[in-house]
Amino acid sequence: MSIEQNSPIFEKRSPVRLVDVAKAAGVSRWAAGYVLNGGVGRSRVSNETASRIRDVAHRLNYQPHFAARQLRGKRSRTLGVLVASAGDPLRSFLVQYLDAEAVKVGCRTFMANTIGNPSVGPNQFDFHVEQFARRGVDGVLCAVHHWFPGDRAALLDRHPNTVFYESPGIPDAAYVTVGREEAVRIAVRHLIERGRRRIGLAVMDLSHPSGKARLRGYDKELAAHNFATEKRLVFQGNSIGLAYAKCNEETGAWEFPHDKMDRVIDALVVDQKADAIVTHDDFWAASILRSLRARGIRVPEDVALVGYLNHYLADWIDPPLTTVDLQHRVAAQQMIEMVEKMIAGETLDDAERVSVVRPKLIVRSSS
Amino acid sequence: MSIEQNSPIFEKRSPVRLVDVAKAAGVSRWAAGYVLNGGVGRSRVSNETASRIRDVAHRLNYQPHFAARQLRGKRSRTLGVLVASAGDPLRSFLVQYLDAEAVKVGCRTFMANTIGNPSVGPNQFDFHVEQFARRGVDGVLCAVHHWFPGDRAALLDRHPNTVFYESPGIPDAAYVTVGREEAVRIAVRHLIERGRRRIGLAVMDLSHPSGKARLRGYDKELAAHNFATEKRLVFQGNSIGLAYAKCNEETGAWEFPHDKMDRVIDALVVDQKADAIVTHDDFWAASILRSLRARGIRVPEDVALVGYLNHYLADWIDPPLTTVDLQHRVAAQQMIEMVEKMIAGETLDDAERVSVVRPKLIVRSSS
DNA sequence: CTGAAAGCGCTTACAG
DNA sequence: CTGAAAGCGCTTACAG
Repeated sequence: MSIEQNSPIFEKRSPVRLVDVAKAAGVSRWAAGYVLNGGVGRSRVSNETASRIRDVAHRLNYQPHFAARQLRGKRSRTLGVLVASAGDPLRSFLVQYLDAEAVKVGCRTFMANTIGNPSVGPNQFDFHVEQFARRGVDGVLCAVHHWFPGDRAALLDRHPNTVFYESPGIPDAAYVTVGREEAVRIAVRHLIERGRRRIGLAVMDLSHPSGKARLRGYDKELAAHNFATEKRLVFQGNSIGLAYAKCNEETGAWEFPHDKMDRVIDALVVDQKADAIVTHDDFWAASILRSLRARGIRVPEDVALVGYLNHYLADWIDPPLTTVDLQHRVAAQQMIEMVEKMIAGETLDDAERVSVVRPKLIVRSSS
Repeated sequence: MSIEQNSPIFEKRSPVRLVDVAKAAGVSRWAAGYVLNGGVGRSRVSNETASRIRDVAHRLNYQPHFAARQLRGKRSRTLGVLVASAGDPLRSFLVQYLDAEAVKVGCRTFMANTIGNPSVGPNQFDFHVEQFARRGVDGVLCAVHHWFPGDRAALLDRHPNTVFYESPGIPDAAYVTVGREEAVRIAVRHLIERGRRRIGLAVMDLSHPSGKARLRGYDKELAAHNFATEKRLVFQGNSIGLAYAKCNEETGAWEFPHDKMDRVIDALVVDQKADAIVTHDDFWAASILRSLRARGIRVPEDVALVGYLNHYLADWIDPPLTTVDLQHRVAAQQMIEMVEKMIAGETLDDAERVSVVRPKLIVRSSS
């Protein structure tokens, strides 16, 4: 509260109001508002008058006052975007595309980082949910990783027009997700086509739905090629105490257990003679790549690697990484489309509530 | 304009108004506003009454309507952030920190990407400048790379409370920049301390002020150690037709001329026997590293490399990269501090108008 | 402290 | 089409 105390009166905006345009054009305020804001009903303004009004508005550089519109009951044309950390390698482009798509439908986004800003108190997620209410956002896009805290149900309660990136695990919630089953299938298919015969899968957590979907894709694609599936070719990160990446709130650095990636190589390459690994994401792949080189194991000659995400990192490591692109731009388009429908008052049926984006294989040199 | 047509009446916000709180607390609207918004002048509300009002507000979950405040002449408590591309490796964390610092002073940021969204027309920079005016932002933070278009002078004219990241080359403009001279000095000093004797400098453009500052740092630090400076140890990217990174607007990929990095190695390592290179940024370093490996030249044994930026990429390449951290969090703090001063109506003198952030060397394995 | 009032810029229903 | 009016939620100056 104290932060809002004693804020001075503040007036910097352009002084041109609708009434100024009306006067300058020699028409009524109603007529000016009608042509500039697209009045309802059939036009009762002649084309000549309308274009004169538009000319005057342009000449005076009239900019409608959004706060006044909002106060009168119109949409604020703002959307809240919740994300663990907007600079986050896993999310920064999704966030950018969400904004670009929002701009296309005449909206702006309010960014809200739910980690890395201890100044707003312990529960940054809830803090931003309330802030969004103060600002009167039309809807919310939530792209916070599932392993970060935040009361998603309360968010949905406060802002019914919310679309999630990845399932929040709440019945009836609207969300866009990536087809993980297909992601692994196209990776495995590609590796088989390249002649690999012992393909390993290294993921973080097989108990989470996203991990289960990956395993399903792995099993199905191997079966489709009449390959036997061996449990020992599946490596589960959390079984050796791996946890999802967290940001060190003091240094701002993302911590990654590079040393533990050796365990993946021990389990899959040394013990099981894997000649390919479908990895949890590009970061796992990059780290595994480094450990393989340190042991004198060549990529892709001895072991092929496929990542997941298609972060630009993939093009900078050596060799450049074959990976599955998550199609963030498509996901952003669909999230905006869904939230706009909800704002317009449409009720989404079950088929419209969930959208699965098809991932795409990007072949580089690691496979 | 057409995008704003026929927008329906829209009311989703919490129905609790200031007057509701006042009624529930049994006080006047004035008293409620006074304690909740920090009234001016000495308190004429008893402590007991004040805490009762606050309790009621909290119980009813009262959220002030920012649009109404703004309409009445208060600050909107929003800041516009202009950036070429928010997901951009060179800027994503700066953007995140700007938002975090804005939140600390009770503001929110509006993101605006000036590239990658052809839907808003050819001049996305100007488009967003006008959009910011409609929204009534209190100030603008401009972090668009200097090689991207945009009328900075018009921005400053429309939004006098603007702070730039990097000098816009406009007299009296307020900006925060990184001490590039010092950045190169600490890199060179470190390499000399590690026993390097032929230290090369590879930068994009020596005609731009930022390039000149780097060269100055290079010359000065070598001179401080009684090293001769040789022009041939300085490589200038634009001399071989290198250009600043651009984003392919269709694919969204950032294009980098990996193949041309061989020219750096030819010029500095092969011809001039350099045993160390201070590189333009982490991306140059990563690409040079890859080319060196392909030629069988070892890093750091044969050639040491130092980057510039401390992107998280630096920790993922092999070997991890020694680099100069740009201290984005510090830069963001100072940008917010400056813009807040301007908003408060303070006039900044010349010393306050420009802030030079001290970079910091991060030593990893490439040197 | 209270109470009644004005006004920010807009949208909209209403009578002509 | 015009013109006069109400009202969104807030802040603030004013008379008590």
